Amino acid sequence: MNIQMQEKEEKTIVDTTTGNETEETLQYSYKHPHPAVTTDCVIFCFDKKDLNVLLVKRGVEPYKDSWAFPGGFLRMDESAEECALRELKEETNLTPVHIEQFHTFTKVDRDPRERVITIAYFALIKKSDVIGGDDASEAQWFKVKDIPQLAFDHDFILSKALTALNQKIHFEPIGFDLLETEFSIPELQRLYEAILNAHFDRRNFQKKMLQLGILEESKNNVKKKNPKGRSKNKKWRFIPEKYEEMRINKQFRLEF
Amino acid sequence: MNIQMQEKEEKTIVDTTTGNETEETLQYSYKHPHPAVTTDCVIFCFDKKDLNVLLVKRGVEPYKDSWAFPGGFLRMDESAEECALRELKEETNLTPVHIEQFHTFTKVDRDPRERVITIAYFALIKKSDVIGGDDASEAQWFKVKDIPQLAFDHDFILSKALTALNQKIHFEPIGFDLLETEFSIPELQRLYEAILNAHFDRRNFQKKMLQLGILEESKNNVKKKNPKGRSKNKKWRFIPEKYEEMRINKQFRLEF
DNA sequence: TCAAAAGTGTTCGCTATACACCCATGG
DNA sequence: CCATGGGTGTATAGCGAACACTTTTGA
Repeated sequence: MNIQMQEKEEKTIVDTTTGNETEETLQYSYKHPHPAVTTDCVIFCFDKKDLNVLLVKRGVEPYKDSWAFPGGFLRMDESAEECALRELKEETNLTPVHIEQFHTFTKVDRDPRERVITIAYFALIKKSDVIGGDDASEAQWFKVKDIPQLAFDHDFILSKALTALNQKIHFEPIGFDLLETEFSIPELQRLYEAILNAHFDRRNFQKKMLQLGILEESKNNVKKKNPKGRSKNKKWRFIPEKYEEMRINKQFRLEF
Repeated sequence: MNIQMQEKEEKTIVDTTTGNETEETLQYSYKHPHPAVTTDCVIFCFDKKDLNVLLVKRGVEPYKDSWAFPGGFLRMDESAEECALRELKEETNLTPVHIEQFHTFTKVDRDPRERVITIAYFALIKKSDVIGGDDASEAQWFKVKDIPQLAFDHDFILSKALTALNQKIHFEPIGFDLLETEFSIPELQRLYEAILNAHFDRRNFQKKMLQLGILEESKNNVKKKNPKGRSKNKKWRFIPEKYEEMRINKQFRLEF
């Protein structure tokens, strides 16, 4: 969660009600105590060799000037996923290709102000969608390998997000959501290596990837098959239909 | 969540405050609307051939007489996991070997009474722990393959729980938490087949399982190596230390 | 006594792994 | 021109898949 968003929420409520609330006015009452509920979003993007996440700088206490994930309070008329997407749009003007809930954080004292539980999502976006999309001046991309101290328990949230991404990619081809429509095999390999924190042999990786049967060669490839025969800068694209077909037939896993 | 628990919570609050509240009394107030937060627990147990889940029958509307997962409201001084464990203890007197959060359900209208978000856990218990432990008369075990219509969105919760269990067992040896300390390979195979919804060749399964190096033969095995040579009813046990060791060394996956 | 379950071992084909050469690109 | 990266093929070993026979157990 994010204090800037909280302020924003308060203003909204004031505007839509009497307009002259004091800080002490308590408008929503329940028979039992209810925790505040927020969503936070760990936004991943892949650039050349590195997995990156988007952080926003907090403007107020607590954790003023610390970096944190974008997020905000759940409204009563939206699901958590809708909330995560809305906050993302509002704070960063980004619309992810893929968004997925991975954990809910509930430690009693994780927010010093009040009891807050946070439903956390990870989102995947293509680098080309970032250009111009990220208009929050306090927002900044960080390499996952080089993350500063984060606000609240956001270090923990990040580590859980990375684990979730790592595990998820074993079961679904979400890696392609981080790449452009057309990509080279080495690019794909660097992505897998970043996510799985591993290293693969180039030739074996390519062989395995291609024989999955879910990639097709780009039509734009220069068919410059020289006499001495070899093409260059080959691009491929992911074919979701092929994947669907395979997924239904076999119990299919991308195992690297 | 579970209406019985809600009633219980209300009584507790009344007892600890003035003692003469009316149903309309609203004691907890916030500047923003807060949803109610509950935990629900999908308790798995394995018996002979089948994965089972524990359901409790609802005593009041809505969904009176429907079956649902045990659960209840999050208190302000406990984490969600503590809440799930407490509710489990209170409602079924069970203490699981393993408990794990798998999803948070937030659809706006999933509870007809008020906005409720539910943090769902799956729990694994050994069948031997059930005997005498399950003292809720309205609680009953159901085969996963034979589940009645459930209250709220609990069908959906169950399907998510099954998927989570299926995926988790690829990464961690949680299957053993559903078996007795000593078990036979065919028992283990039936468990894996139930969880993964698949079928394996007996001999290949055994070979693969044993060469993982995380099982050791029971000392109680009858070493009746007859001249014509074969032992009977062989039991094995899981060695967590061996697993730990392997997990650290390699990026280790139980892949079936 | 008979059917069903469980202990055991071997063969075969595929796939993961390891590895080498050549060309294109850019500094 | 040289270093780096990327396109391509092959040989081997180990693992997964298919498979049969025998003993034990219990109905």
